[in-house]
Amino acid sequence: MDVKGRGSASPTLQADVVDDLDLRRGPWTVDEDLTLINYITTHGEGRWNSLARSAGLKRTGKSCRLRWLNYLRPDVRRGNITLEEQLLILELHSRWGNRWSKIAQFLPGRTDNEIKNYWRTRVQKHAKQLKCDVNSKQFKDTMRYLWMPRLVERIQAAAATAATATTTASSQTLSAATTGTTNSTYNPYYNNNMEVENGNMLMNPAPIMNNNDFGGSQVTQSYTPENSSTGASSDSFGTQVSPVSELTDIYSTVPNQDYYQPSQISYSDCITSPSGLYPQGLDYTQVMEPSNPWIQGGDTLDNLWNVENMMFLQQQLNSDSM
DNA sequence: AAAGTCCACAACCGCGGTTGT
DNA sequence: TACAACCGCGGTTGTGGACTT
Repeated sequence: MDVKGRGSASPTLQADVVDDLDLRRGPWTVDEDLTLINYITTHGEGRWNSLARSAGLKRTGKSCRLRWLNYLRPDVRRGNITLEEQLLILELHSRWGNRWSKIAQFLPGRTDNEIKNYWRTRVQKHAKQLKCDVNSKQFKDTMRYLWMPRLVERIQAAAATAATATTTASSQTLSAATTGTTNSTYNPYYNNNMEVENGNMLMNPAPIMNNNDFGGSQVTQSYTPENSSTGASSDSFGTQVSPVSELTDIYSTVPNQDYYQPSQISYSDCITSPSGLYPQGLDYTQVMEPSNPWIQGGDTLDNLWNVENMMFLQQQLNSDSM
């Protein structure tokens, strides 16, 4: 049962209360998850309100849709936001703002909700630390001219390291690749149909059930909706990196090429060394503020600003003043 | 060890757009 | 054409775990 009487809050609430006294809200249980998965596996998705009723779920259609799209869908990719994904998010957000679903189209397996949460918890936090609005020119310039190039440098460095490691341990790499070893966690109910190989995300045509007996609800996996989200933090970014050249593949495989306009902000902007690219009017005293978590370290974006960066910035400031 | 605080994420809500009758 | 139902998006909130004191 979905919203009735659109445009008015009180009728909506009334309808929900009157018609759906036994509707469940809050965290989904394992049984509910399995019920939803089983039903969609058999009947397909869509028509969420009738789906919820037919499946016997005491949930709204909206709730079912959200649970499926953001969590249960086989191709949902969980786990760390990679450096490349961070770069893409920064880049795409600079172009489109809070168009989360649109941004999500360019990050296969990532949901708009996940990207939105990432932005709010990580990026906005840093804007707050810098005492500027996340939508201000100052902060955007900081992202564009400092953090994004720095991200690219990190990607390049990691790629070089990975390349070295590949040549010296090719057998191990091959083994890891064939077994789908990544640092991401995946949908607990499926073998994720997205594989990450050398940083490229490959979509398999069909989901593969992890558990062969959904119909019999014989699930031996110890899983709860609560613990399912743990370990999905993007605070640590381990080995999932790709050569920079492959990052451009992400751009070249976007769903709608019309969206990508290299004449505005291009990837080449990002890979330019930050040297000499500081925006006018940027308050470096705030960037260099010791309490700034970007400098202190912490999560990966934070780690972009370590002692090395502070020295680098200081050098730039000194050279600028000469 | 306990209490308090912070943080990340899942889920909900309201609204605008679309579709069907 | 008008209305109702549904879908999808973006904003917001609640909650549990991690961290700090």
